[in-house]
Amino acid sequence: MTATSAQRSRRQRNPRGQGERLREDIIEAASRLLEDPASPPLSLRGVARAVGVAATSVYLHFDDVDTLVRAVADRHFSELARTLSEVADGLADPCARVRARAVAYCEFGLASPGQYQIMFSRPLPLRRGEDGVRDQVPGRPAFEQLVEAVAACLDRPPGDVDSRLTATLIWQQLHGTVSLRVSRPLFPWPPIADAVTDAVDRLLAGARAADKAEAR
Amino acid sequence: MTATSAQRSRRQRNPRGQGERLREDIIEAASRLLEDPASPPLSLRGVARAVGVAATSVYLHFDDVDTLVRAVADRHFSELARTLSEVADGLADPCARVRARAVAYCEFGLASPGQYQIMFSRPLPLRRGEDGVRDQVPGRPAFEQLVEAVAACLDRPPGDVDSRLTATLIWQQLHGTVSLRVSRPLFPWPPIADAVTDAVDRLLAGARAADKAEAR
DNA sequence: TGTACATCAGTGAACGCGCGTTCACTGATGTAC
DNA sequence: TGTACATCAGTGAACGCGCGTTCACTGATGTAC
Repeated sequence: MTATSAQRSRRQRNPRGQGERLREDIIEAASRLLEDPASPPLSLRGVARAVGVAATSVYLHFDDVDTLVRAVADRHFSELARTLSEVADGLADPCARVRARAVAYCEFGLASPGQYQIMFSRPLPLRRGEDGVRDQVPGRPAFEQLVEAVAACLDRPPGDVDSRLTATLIWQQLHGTVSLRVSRPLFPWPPIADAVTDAVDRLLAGARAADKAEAR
Repeated sequence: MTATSAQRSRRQRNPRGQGERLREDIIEAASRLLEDPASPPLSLRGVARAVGVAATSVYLHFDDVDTLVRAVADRHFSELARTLSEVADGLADPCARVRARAVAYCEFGLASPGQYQIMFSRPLPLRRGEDGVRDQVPGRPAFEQLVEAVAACLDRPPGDVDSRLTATLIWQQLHGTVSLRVSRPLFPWPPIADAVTDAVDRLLAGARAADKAEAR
């Protein structure tokens, strides 16, 4: 009842010059509606209802529902990048940084499974003119940070090709870890932190082993 | 035009006693409609249109769209398990079997990206009374085969706990490999076979290393 | 050999619903003169 | 100091559409007697 009345309660109009606040409210509401990974597809009217605003008001800030979803994803990508930087910044050992980033990545995904799903849904609507501009592909900055962290852990120069490959394998591992746990909640998964650390260590060790074999 | 008329063309009624054929046709049409990972959510009317049958006819074989999606997923899980067994059966070396299964898994997923997505969508509608019956969770047989293959490769007894963990890590790697490539087609991915083999070898080697450390 | 009946494999019209999208409108607040 | 006008931040009614679901119906093919 409270929920219904809260949903229906008309929000009060923003003061002059503060029209952009509605944009934020819409993104927030949309994100909340997407929280559950099993939630039905986002609808413009549903979001408007959740915000407490007329359906047409969404058009004041978003061309369509895809643009809105994209804005939600962008927001969470920024948050992810920031979170990962924060956990890594507190550590001196470069390999500990890689491990900490990895665990935090999975925790982030599992804490917001619906939004995580959206971030990696296909196709994530691209912004105009963005096609082919690889660095602007959402999530790319976070990945490049991982590449650097792996290079540091492996004692390689930045931009090193093997570090990039290892970082790619690690990312695949993390993404698989999150999305399988979300889609198979009944499966007897091992504890998340241990499993992630273990996997990352194995992938890093593999890079070092290839190193040695080459040096021989 | 041909496509439209082909879609609209009424299919001819099955002969008496062959009513189950429509069921197969519906599953096939639904699977085809789900081929593209960016396809809109399946609708009962859309499937009926694709089959060339009245919308109500779908009810003759499926309670609702979820049951149908579940049937599509089941079909692809069976096919996956069969494919993986086939590629593994041709090989003598147990570790080569694990690698071959892994590569085939990814190729399967990338060849049917939309259906793969459905197989791991959340929630995959469960059959009645299935909750908690772990062995009936779709995809579980294929996973158990992987556990055995890993155990053989690592020279461990069947049911060994470390083999199970390593198989879990491998599965996560494979799932991440497939679904990231599907959702990020612009990313400069390394060649699939090499990357998968490399990752699997690293994860297997990690299990062996833990072994040695224990024996010491 | 005929015929009434049962079964099978669907059909087709109708319904109410939520959706995206359009259009003209509103009412408060600032600003030029 | 007043007032006409512009701008801002939205609203509300209306539309056509595809959807899931219901209901009674159809027409071919077997089968019992």
